[in-house]
Amino acid sequence: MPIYLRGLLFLSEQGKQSISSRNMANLLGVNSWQIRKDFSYFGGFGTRGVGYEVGKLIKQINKILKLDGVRKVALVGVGNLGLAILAYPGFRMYNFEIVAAFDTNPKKIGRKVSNITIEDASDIRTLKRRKIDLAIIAVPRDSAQETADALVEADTKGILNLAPCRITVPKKVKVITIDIAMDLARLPYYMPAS
Amino acid sequence: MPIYLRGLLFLSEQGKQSISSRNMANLLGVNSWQIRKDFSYFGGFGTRGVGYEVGKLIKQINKILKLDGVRKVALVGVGNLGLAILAYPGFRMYNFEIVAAFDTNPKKIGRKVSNITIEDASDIRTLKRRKIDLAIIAVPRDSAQETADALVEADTKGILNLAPCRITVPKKVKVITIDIAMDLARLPYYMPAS
DNA sequence: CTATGTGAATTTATTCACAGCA
DNA sequence: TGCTGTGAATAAATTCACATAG
Repeated sequence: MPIYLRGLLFLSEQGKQSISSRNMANLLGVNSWQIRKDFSYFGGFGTRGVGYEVGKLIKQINKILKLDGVRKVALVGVGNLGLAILAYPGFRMYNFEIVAAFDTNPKKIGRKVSNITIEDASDIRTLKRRKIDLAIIAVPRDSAQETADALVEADTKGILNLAPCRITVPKKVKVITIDIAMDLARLPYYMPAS
Repeated sequence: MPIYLRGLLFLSEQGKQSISSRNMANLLGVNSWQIRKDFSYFGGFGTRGVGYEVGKLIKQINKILKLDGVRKVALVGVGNLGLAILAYPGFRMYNFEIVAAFDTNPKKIGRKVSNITIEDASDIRTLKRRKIDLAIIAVPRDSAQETADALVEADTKGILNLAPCRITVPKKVKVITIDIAMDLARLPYYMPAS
């Protein structure tokens, strides 16, 4: 569903009012019946003979993905990658707002980056009373698990882990790990012998 | 397979010589029979009653994923994310070496970052004769497709696209797209009502 | 006795074809 | 006539159980 949402937000930006599953399919590079099946799974959103209304569909998917209403996000680790994330404007379209940043480096703590004051990582526990239950881990691999532990302690419910390793958390906490180098390592397999 | 490789490289780093599918399973958070099935698909790599030899298995998977031998990689887009990628040491373990960087910003062209001199994006075509057929796109969304076109023109065979959109390329070119914001958007769905 | 490798059973996902509604 | 929504057919992946090798 997130990929459909991204496409629909793009169409909305372009001023498109409605779209058929076929047109959407070749925009996103998937099959039209896949789109229809996926949408019908959550209940029919389209109009037969016409297609899907872009604005309406965005609202529906936002509700399904629980993206209606602004969500506050914390960032842990303000290295190169952390800085890139703080500067990146692309979270807004999903109603995310990065409202806190943590690091262990004393030279960074207290400094202001992209309107956010970097806090001491030992203050991660304050996230609980600040009602921030979503976090991005952008620390080195060997600190990732302890960071995750601190976040779990602070009642974080969802973690986007950008460190190149698995992190272990209670199963009530959802983790998605992105490992850019590992994903790059998947490419050569599909490439001709050279 | 890449996730197995990552785990095995970690074990190797820890000095482990051999491991059973069961132990590897709970290290990686998967099932032991899944691991055995996956390995047996490419031919049996283990020893019954003992397990898998870490070093040997790494070699095998490297061969399967065509990661044996250093691969040169080009980066296009030296913004915040591009800088993070240039500074990131994690590509080495898969034998990747970032050897070129491009940008369109005249202020950046010619500057040296992480031992790499930033070149003009219009020189992407030189990648062909420099035998660089793997690239990372880290440009803004609206430049992603034209960047991809230039890379295809330069005979690039694999692209890791970090821009938040689909890019269209000939089917002989393999693309993997990573959209961090979109992945973050998948988390709330799994989180309790709040 | 331990841990791999693999056929068979089960579940899940994909693809198709078309009925049904605007 | 056009496009959605969906049951049925097909394909793929997962899970299991156990024979087999060290």
